[in-house]
Amino acid sequence: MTLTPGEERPLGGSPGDVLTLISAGSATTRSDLARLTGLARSTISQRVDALIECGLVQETVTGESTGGRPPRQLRLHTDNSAVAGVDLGATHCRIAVMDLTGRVLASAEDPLHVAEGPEVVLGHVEERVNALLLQAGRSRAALKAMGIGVPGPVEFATGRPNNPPIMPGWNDYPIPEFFSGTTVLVDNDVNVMALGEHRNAFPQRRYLLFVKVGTGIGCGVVADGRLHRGAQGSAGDIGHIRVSGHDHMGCRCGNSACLEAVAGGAALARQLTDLGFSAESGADVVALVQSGNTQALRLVREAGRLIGEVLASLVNFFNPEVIVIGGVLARVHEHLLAGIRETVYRRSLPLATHHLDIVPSRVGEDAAALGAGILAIEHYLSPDNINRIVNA
Amino acid sequence: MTLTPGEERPLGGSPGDVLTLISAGSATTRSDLARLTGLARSTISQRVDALIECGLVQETVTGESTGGRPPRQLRLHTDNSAVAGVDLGATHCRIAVMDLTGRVLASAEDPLHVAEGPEVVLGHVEERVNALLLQAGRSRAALKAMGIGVPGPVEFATGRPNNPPIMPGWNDYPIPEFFSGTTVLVDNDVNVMALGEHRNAFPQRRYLLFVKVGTGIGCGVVADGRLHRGAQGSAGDIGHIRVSGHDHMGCRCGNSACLEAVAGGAALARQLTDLGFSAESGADVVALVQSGNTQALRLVREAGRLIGEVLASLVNFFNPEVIVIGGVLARVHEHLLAGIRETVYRRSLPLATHHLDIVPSRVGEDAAALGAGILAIEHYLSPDNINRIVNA
DNA sequence: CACCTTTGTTCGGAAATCGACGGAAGTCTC
DNA sequence: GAGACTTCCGTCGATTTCCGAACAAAGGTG
Repeated sequence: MTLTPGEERPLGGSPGDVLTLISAGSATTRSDLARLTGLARSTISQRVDALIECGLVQETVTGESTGGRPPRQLRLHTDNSAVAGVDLGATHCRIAVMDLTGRVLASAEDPLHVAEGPEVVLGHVEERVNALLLQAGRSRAALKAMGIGVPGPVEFATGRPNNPPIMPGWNDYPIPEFFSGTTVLVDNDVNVMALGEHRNAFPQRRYLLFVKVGTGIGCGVVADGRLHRGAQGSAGDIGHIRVSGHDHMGCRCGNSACLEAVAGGAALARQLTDLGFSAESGADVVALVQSGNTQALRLVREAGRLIGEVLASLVNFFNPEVIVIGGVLARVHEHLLAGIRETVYRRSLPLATHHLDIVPSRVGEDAAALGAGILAIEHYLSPDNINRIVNA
Repeated sequence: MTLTPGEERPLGGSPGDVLTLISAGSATTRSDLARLTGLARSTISQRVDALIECGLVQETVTGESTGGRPPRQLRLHTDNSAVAGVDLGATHCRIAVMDLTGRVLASAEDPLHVAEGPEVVLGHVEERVNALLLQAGRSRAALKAMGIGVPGPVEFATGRPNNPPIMPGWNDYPIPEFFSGTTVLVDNDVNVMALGEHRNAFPQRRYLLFVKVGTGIGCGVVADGRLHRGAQGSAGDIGHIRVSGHDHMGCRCGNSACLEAVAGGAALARQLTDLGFSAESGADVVALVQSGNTQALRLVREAGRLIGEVLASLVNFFNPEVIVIGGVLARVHEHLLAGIRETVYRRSLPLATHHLDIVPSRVGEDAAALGAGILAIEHYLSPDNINRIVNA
């Protein structure tokens, strides 16, 4: 037997596995499920009945006939449940209440300073989530899980920030415990953005890098369809990778020539200020570029080249299929991407770049909140969790 | 319910899962298995009987009593099976015939030029494997699978080399088909070295980088305990990452300042030749260092710094727990590692380096052959494959 | 030696699953 | 448009799988 290794493990037949097939859209009828799982049709019927009983699956219209009795379509029951995705930034809070398919039912954005500390911020989140649930017509009990993206490193397993530089008062704070009674997942904001971008725009790709170019520069890593967090959860922290030829540029981390110290939004704003223009943030840089300022344009393109230099290394090392560029600076992606593409395609190996796409964010500003919600959805819908629910 | 996400999926109770527990050493008795799987003792007995029936498990001595009837010890049946691990280098071929625990039963090393093409080389492998099986006292039928590491990129799923630069005549050659009747897995040599190093020396670590510093420089990536191959199977190709300040050094890839063009064994030999010393290969460089040549020593240490510069980036990006340095140049690791450590600990983020170990290879020259054998073992012992065997 | 603990097997019953059957609900053919 | 055909889905007995209680085995303990 000469077999092909790496083949996908055939799915089991547990209720959770069945629901996974339904929610992924791989199967919409009982026959589909029987074919995909290898279980008898009668067994599938029983599984589906149990899932309907638990309010997890809904029978909708009867579908199109293919020459016989038309199948009854199955789908996730989405009327009696919801999740919340929370995007905490340095100075804003964006929340989306979504159904289990990832559709946004209600959302809100507020200015909110993460520096005010966990109690204030999370209290605000709690309040806002409740209001959005009301607005979405869902009870508090319908909230199955909650995902939160925070602007700093987190120990994912416990939901505790790990020495976050811009979150004073949050170090080691057990965020999930604030929301007792609700399952809460906490991750780095760039990670959830990568997840949001992957699931919404590139679900069929297995290896994706999401690069956020904002005040700083970070990267979310999707490997084999799942988030790669690394040993300490600090994977993707590319802002302090050294770029060549800028040893005179100091960085707040104490080193010099860090990528974000020369190509981050804050760094570009500072350079423009030095040139006599008024810019304090990445958004100001974008505004200058959009107003036709050639110096700003030149700096953004050069930043693209520097980011591209780092990404070229990572392409050789990681061999992704897609690189998505997001963050404030992606608003002028035509200029940023030109520099990035130019450098990556020149400095990376042909085998790695041949099928590589480098594209601007397709999801945009909601990527983090959506990704946080998806984190919650995928946890709630995981086969193990569903099996627990069905057996109970 | 405030739960901890990321918890390990509880093992199922299929015969394959049971065997996994036994072969991993997690369980040595039927009681252990019952406790770990949650299955009834009677069911476990039945599973074990089936596995013994198939010749996969062996009952050995009765163990120590803990106050009651002493348990009968179970272990993998290793007398009737074998795998082969093949390490194909540019000019050598190393083969190990191993039992299913990874113990080497017989091994051999020959000079063999991979450039002679697939038929010659694989014919030699076939012959050698048969001889080693004889030497190990195993029949040809006992060979359950074979792993091969080759010096170039491979499409793992099909076992075809993908435009390998130093394997003329091998491009797209379907290596597994040469050995009809035997399951053959083919991977890049650095990947199998990483696997060999991980399984033998660091089995409990989840994230590991293995850096091979030989003629060129490559890297094998273990993420979450499994090999990361990337989208095109070219992940870990770090030899052509740019290092700063060496733009005058051209590389065979067409770019300049590539890591291996300034810090690889061939590059160091060339630099020593330019300085008037006689060195053609990495091994010659090592010999010069060992003979006390200060220029060679200086170059090796500087190479370590350059490699460290690249690794510092990768540590920030990937966040590994261990970096293992192997390859010929690792024979003088005290000098190479000094340069690497110095740079990595200076240029990487504290969170990522705090629990990071940078160590020389513990497995040594056999890592590739052992890793290739482990590839074969893990494929053969995978739950799916075992379930197939038991059900047949 | 009587009694306890732990291990492993046997066996009857419970539970899950299968597969055959039949009804439902369409399309296709003449 | 009637009947044949196809596909879908539930029902129900048969079968397989799995469990748990009882029992046997093999040692320790006092």
